[in-house]
Amino acid sequence: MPLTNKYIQQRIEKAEFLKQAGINPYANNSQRNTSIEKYLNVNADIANTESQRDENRSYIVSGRIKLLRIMGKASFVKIEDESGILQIYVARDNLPEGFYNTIFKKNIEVGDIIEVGGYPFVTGKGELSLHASNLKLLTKAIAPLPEKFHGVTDKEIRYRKRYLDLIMNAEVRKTFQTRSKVISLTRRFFEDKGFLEVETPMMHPIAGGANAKPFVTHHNALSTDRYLRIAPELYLKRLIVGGFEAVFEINRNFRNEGMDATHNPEFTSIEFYWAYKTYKDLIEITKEYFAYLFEHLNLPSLLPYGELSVNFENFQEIPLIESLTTIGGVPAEVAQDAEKIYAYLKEKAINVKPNLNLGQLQGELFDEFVEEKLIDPTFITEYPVEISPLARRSDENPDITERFELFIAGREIANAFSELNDPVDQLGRFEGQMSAKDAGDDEAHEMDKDFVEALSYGMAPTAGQGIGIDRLVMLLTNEHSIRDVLLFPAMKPQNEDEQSQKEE
RNA sequence: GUCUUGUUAGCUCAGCUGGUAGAGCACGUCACUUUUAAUGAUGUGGCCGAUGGUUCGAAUCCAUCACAGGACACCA
Repeated sequence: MPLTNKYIQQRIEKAEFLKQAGINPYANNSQRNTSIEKYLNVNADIANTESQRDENRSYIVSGRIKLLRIMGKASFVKIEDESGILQIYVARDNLPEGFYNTIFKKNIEVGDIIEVGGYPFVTGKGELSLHASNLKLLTKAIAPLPEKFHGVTDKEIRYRKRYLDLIMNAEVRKTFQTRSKVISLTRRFFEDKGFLEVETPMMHPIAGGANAKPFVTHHNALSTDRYLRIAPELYLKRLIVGGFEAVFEINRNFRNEGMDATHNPEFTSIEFYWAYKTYKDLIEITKEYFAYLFEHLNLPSLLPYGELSVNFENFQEIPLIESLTTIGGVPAEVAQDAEKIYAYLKEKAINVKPNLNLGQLQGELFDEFVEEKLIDPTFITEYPVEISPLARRSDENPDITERFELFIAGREIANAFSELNDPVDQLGRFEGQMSAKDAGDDEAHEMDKDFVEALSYGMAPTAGQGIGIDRLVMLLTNEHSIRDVLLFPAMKPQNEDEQSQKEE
């Protein structure tokens, strides 16, 4: 079915012609000795010389042809490698006899990957170029590239055929280079602080550590179902029980839920756990982490994000209840009373599930009235215990937990707390979640008896945090869809099988 | 899941209130030894997302479906 397009047929014929002429259209004897970026840097001085060229220098560069201008006996070719774009000047009389007319002009075209040797010179229009003395085809592209000026803009094509997007859009490559740096810097930051990177299971017997619907798979040998992990939390805390004092894991989580601009079914997070520390220490290390990223990524502390401007020198800290009134405008007496909250929400024409407890309702108020207003980095602290089943209670007030979530540009970026290490309290919280589940909350946390048992051996006082890497990268690259920071975002399969429909 | 917009040549897009398709780029042929989205001439290229319906006649109107974008819901 593929390769039937007439343009492709035409190019296959060219590849055949080249084979007949003794030229391998898929050669692998590359002699490249410099990247385009290095070539341009090393030869920048040519522009200051009188002759505007240096025939004693010689370089071999390789890349994909992006533009081709044939002008009779000479041509200009723009080739691109990972590092940049370079203009090549190809003249008939500088190449072997017959090569220019029969091979180059007729059988090498935009999209092909070529290798060119020659010397640096500056054109009349002032562009540092390479004067070709030999040219070799490395890879024949039989599919034509999208249009040179507009490129591909269709999002469906860009996501489904990311390779085309990457060929055509250099700034997309830049985004993913930044993503790679963020992950690398994150790893280095925590390693330098003495954290140990670990790998915990991706397939869990119990989907724990968060409230979310899991993907289910089946293990044949054990004839048992497994859940793709929704969070690594409970395994990482078992490691703290085991005596590791600072661990982190950067990896994928999977949640079987809706997809939108900030949700993909598989997403990357870092979770780290730090013994003998509290959530207060996490606030400090988080600020330090951001400063580290900004320094190494060369980002301005007043970071533009769409229409917004986020000030990373203005970290705020505010308890959740307080934020409801000071930021959300909810009257103080309403925020502390379940019935009044229900009445308030109804008045604002906001529908919520019935029979929610006070903590859950305060969470609803926060989501409705506060979250999107948090532009500069803000630590929202003191979460209600009902919506924090794995967090330690405050010593001063047992209804709230020693927890924060970090919001930036109206979006949750991190979730952190002093860990609950009282096994009896943890068992009680799980039981509370179980009764919520029985009452119809299908996203309540699962009971994990093995985890309670682990805690029963004693987990040192510990603080732990999770940071959504995808959303963080979105923020740092000024992208507004998670799909633009994932190389291969989740897409529905296309059913182009007209056959199966006709077969009936 | 709901609402909404889109799907026309390889790509980017036109195509009014129905009369079986257009442009630019790309591609073919020709000219051109310093171009910058090169230029000039000329030509090829389409089951108008799929299936039904209305109509003498459908890219166009209607319905259903598929995929995608956006918004909302869900995701504590």
